[in-house]
Amino acid sequence: MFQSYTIKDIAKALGLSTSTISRALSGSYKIGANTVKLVTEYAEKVNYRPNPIALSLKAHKSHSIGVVVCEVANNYFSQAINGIESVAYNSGYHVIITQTHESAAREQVNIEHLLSRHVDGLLVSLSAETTDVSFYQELKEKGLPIVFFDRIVPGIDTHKVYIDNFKAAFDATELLINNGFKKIAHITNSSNLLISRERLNGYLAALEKHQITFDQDYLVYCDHGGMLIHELETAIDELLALPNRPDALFTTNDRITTGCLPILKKRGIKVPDDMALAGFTNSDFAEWFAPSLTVVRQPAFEMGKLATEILIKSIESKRPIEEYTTHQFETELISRSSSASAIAF
Amino acid sequence: MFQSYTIKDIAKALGLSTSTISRALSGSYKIGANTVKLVTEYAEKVNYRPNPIALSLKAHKSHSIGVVVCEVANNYFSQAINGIESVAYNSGYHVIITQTHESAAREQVNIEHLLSRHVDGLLVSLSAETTDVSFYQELKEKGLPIVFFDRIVPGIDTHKVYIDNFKAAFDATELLINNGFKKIAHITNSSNLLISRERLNGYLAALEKHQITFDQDYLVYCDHGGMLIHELETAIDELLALPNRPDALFTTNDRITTGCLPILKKRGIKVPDDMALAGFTNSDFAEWFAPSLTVVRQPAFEMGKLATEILIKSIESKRPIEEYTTHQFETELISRSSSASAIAF
DNA sequence: TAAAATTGGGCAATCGTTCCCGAAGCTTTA
DNA sequence: TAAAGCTTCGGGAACGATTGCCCAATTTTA
Repeated sequence: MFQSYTIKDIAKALGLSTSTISRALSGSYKIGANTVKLVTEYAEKVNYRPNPIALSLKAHKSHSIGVVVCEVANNYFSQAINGIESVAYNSGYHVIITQTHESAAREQVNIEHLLSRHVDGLLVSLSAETTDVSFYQELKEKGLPIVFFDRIVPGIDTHKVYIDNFKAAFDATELLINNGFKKIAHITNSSNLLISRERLNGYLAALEKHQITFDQDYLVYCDHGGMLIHELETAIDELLALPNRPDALFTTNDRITTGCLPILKKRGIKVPDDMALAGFTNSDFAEWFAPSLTVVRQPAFEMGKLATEILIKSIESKRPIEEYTTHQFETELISRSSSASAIAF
Repeated sequence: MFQSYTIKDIAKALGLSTSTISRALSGSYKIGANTVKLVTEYAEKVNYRPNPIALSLKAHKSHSIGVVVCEVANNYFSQAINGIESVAYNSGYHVIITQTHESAAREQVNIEHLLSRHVDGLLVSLSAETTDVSFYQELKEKGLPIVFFDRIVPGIDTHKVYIDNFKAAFDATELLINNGFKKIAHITNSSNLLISRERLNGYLAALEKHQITFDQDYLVYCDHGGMLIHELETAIDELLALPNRPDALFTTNDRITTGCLPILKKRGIKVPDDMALAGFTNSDFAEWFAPSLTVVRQPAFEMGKLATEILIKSIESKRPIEEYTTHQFETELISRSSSASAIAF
């Protein structure tokens, strides 16, 4: 098997005790300059590397953090995970990623698993199905650091990293309105999620500002966030079947936005002539779609980074944290062809 | 801090020794049925979970595997990593991902880092710059299990997971030829990489089969795999400046393929009318590009899965492995608009 | 009825590291 | 000159779990 030198090997080779080696290497204690030199040089020579497992055992830390997201095959989350990994890697933490696939039951199982792996903290974006968050509250009270990101929980007082969903949705909807669309439908995620409700409110507020009366038929739910392709197809078909068919679509998340285009094409609907499209997505290719997509883009990478920085700081803080931070990032609204004016002004 | 019950806590609470608890829980030893019941029920009650760190320390295993890729922000690698994670997660392994950004020096540093983390094995896809692979040979000889995937090393006898690059490139090139293109350029990655050379050979063989003489000017190298946007722009501009400008492009990897379209558009080149395009990419959105892209698609997820399965089997095998497996996956050639016929037949 | 076998469970070493407590040997001070 | 202080280092107990070895009590066997 692959074995490396331990502190004990060095002690034996140099005729010193393990404590001396440890201290000489850490430089934390009064050890003779000669001994320090001897030890460090020998350690260098044999390529000594402290065993992180032993360190963890002593320090009562696993040096791993658990991540809960709905799925990684999602532009937003894959970018966020990138940010998470980058910070964790540089701070010497493992990242254990779990996917809920929008199921509350799987979320529970995942938390169980992460706990059994003795994670030092949790980075959580709720599943669409989750309504009972009491176990997060319990974990928090037991002292487990938790940072919610993107899909946060309003009820639990802990760190939160997300965006101004109301404003982002408001602006995107208003862009469609300003481009001449009046019959704007909204495909949203489960109303369990705060972000769905906030985005819906932004949409409604934009309609109201421009004196467009809200049509209940124009609001369609994909309770699994569009993860099930069938679900999104049904949603779109419902809208298309409406006697007063909408002329624009505002979509609430990554899966739904990128999923719409193929479905509309399959139905022979031209974008944006028959149906305009604007929505949340972090796809790097939105510009190269046919037509290019009007999107709300979140700083996913930065959000993942910040959430992880906060979590690690929280883990490594001596005293239990009393003050919780909430950070809202700015989003970017990028106007492209899919929301081009329906009418010539 | 977040603390959970240990075997010692249970022993104290039940007035038994830690060995009894351990054996009662593992069921491996002669322990009275009553005691077993008592212990298991108590453990259940307090939600006891064995500390994986302590287990690792005893077993001399970190339960982590190191991954070396050029970058994760690449459709192929992100999908492969997905496969890696899924297998590792289910087998109780951590995955530590490192990126070389095509630099040989960073690859060395990454290996150093992974070694210092005491990984149990390595999953490697070479950087474009790497030529000296002697340290992999040394690690292998020291007993560290290594699986190469995608960008394999021909010289080292260990497990390998990749595709039939020659055939995939041959077929893609032939598709362009069959569609009426005769002046086919090839943008390739560094010739350090075996996969670049194999794909180049496939391209050349297809030309030869159809009696098209190879023009050296039509072969352009992006030595950093198109990771530097400037590099790819230069490559394309060189081709466009040619007196006898090519009418089709065959591209060797994910970054280069998806990078071409925006650059060509910026130069006012129409695809496929002015320049056809076919190349390797695993983008899920290739179909929705304008124009839709003709691609060679690799089973990235499955490749990641298989590589990890082989690695973990290798790690957990009692005896050092003598037999090394080499697995070549089938690729998929998907014909779309970007390679549509230049001439009406 | 005494010896042997079986059953049930404890002791202590081990993994690699840190860190509290001494313990020498030397120098300084009163 | 002896006590006190400083420097430099070692012993050994943790951390949480496993496991070989041993021991006591009970049951079986001769």
